[in-house]
Amino acid sequence: MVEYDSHTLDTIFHALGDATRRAMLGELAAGARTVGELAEPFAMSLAAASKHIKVLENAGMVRREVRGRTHVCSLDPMPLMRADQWIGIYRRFWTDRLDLLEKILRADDAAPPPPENPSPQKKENDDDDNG
Amino acid sequence: MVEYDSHTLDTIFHALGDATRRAMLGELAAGARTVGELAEPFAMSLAAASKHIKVLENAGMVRREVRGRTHVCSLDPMPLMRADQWIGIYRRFWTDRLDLLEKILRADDAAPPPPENPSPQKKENDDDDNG
DNA sequence: GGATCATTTAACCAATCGGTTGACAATTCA
DNA sequence: TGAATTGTCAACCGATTGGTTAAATGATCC
Repeated sequence: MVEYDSHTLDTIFHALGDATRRAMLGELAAGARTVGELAEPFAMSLAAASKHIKVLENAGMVRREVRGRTHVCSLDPMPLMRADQWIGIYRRFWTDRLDLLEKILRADDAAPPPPENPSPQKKENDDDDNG
Repeated sequence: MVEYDSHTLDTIFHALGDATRRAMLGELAAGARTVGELAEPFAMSLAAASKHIKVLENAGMVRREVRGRTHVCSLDPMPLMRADQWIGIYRRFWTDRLDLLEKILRADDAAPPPPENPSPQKKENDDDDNG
C-alpha cells in the first residue's frame, strides 16, 4: 500500500501550481541546467527565479550540485511519481467516463440520433452514480 | 497533441495542494455529497469548507447541483486527467530510474558489491529495503 | 407567517506567495 | 590583488490564501 504523507503532497502540488516552476521542470527534463540558465527565459530577477528553484528543491523535484560558483540543477522525478500515484487513484473515473462517451458515440453513429436532452436532469443512465 | 493551458493547470494543481481539498475529493470518489456532508469531517467552520469546495469547483473538479436548499456536489475527474497528462510527460524519468534500480539490485544479488558510487557519501543502509 | 435548516457572502485577520532591490559571499579571471 | 561572475540572503511590498465571525439568502417545516 502506498503511503501518502499529506504535507509532502502539499508541497509537491503547490510547487506544480505555478507555470514558471512547471516550465523549469520542462527545461530540466532536457538535461541539467545552472540556476542562471534556468532563470534566463523568464522576465524576472535572478533572485525571484532562485526562489522558484528553491521551492522545487524543497519539494524534492530538483537536486542541486554546487560546482565552483555555479549551481547545477537536475530533475528528480520521484516526487512527480508520488503525485502521479495520488492522482492515479482517480484514473478509473475518467477512463470510465471516456469509455462511456465512446460507447455513446458509437451508438450515435449506428442509430438515428435520439431526441436532444440538454436538461440537467439525468434520465435513463442515472444508475452510474459512483457509490 | 495535448494542449496544456497554463492557467488551467495552475488552478488545478493549486486546488490539489491542500490536504483538506484532497480529502474532499476522496470523499466525493465514494459518491455525491452535500456541502454539509463534505464539511463535517473537518475542524473548521462551514464557511471555510464552503470556500474549499469553491476552489475545487473553480478548478472544474467538483460539479454542484442545487437541490432545494442543499447543494449536492459530485466529482468531475477531467481536470485530474489533465493533471495526470501533464505529469505523464515525466513518467519515463521515474520508470527509467526504477528500472535501473532494479537492475542494480539484481546485480547486487548475484555478485559481490561494486565500489561505492561517486555520489555524496551515504552510510550503507542496504538492509531489506523493500521498494 | 415565522422558525429552522443549508449555504453563501461580507468583512476582517494573520500568514504565505511571488515579486522587487540591495547587500553579501564565494569563485574565477586578469 | 582587484574586478567580474554566479548565486543567495534579507528586507520589503502588494496580492492571495486559509481561516474566523456575523449577517444575508433561500427553501422547508409547522
